Amino acid sequence: MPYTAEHKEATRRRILESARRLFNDRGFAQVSIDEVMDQAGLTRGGFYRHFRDKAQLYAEAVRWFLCPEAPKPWQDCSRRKRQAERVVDAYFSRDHFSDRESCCPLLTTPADILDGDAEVRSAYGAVLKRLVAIFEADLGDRDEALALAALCIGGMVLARNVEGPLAQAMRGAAYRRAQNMLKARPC
Amino acid sequence: MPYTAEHKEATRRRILESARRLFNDRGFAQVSIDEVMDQAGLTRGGFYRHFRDKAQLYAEAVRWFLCPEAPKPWQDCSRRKRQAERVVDAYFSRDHFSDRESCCPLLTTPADILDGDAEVRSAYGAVLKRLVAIFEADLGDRDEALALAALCIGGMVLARNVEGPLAQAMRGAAYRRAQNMLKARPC
DNA sequence: TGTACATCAGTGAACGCGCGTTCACTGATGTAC
DNA sequence: TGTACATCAGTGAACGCGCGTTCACTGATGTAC
Repeated sequence: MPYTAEHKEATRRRILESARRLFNDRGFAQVSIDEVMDQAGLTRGGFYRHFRDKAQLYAEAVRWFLCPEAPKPWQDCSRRKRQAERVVDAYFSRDHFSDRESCCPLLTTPADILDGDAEVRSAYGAVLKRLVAIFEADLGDRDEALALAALCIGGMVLARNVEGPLAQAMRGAAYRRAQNMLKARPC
Repeated sequence: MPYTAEHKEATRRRILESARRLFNDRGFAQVSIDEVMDQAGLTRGGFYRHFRDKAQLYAEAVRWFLCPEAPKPWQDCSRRKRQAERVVDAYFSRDHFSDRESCCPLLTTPADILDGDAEVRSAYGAVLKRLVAIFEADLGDRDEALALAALCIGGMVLARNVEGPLAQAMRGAAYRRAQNMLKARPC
């Protein structure tokens, strides 16, 4: 058994890490397997020793966001705020707005892939469920949690997809509305 | 001057109509010019007599939604409701949810194209501005109007992108929250 | 009114490119003896 | 400890396909005479 299992696992992780950054930044179709492998310091051909196909890679890259290793900016925020509040703050933050590599994958709305691959849809759904669960734990109301998620994602997606002052106005307005939804509930 | 200008214009409109339906349904990358021309009853080659390239076609297809001819379900609703209320009702309606051909183009989030083509970005922005203007006219508050747009689009996009009961829960929750935002303001 | 002509919408074959995937091969490394 | 071997991660060329775009051509139609 040449090459330890750890060696293979490490390579796989390198590919996944490279894919995650690229997919998050540019979306499914705009990233080629060549690029992913290149960023991982490998060549095209080896890819299929680690992943069945491109769609599987994409699905795993989305799910990566759920791993403990994924950067969760709101986790090292002040403990005085509720978690939902920290998430909202982080979600609408300027950093999260411009971070295209490690931002929430729900923001890169992979419109094209979603209709096709069941694995990808389910990965996407898992990330959304996690976000809603965090909100619900603090708000105590599932409906409000769902609406807050819609507001966060809608606001950020729109802000990113338009130009100029409208973008910042959208982000600010959605943020303030989200804060209001949190304040309406007792701490 | 063979073929009247009207003839050419009519053909162009047929191509645009075909493109609009297909792009709305499946997104930019998943639709080929072949398909568009086919649905318009023409063949591949003629396309470039009417449009510079595929991106221009896409941008025009998005802008089409702003035309008076575009179906605006909320326009023939009961006059007793405010316009913003009619828009919200129509936006979250089951029909709008499942209408993939003539729905609001903001819902098909063309993630892949947006970073590239300035013309496409600006068309997308124009549609958003229109929606926000409608809301603002009734709410009298730009911030609230922006947040409401984020809530509508976020809720619908998410509902469409996940499976099963979560989809309907999301649509319902966002809808109820949107209604609340409207009620909070005097009629 | 009829005919030659010019224009240009529309055709369909072909080009070129990118990219996902396959495949025969290489070579590093762990294991058996 | 040293050597032959088997495994399989990784390589890079090649395949095949889809699709945007180009191009030489056709033919319908309005205009000039």
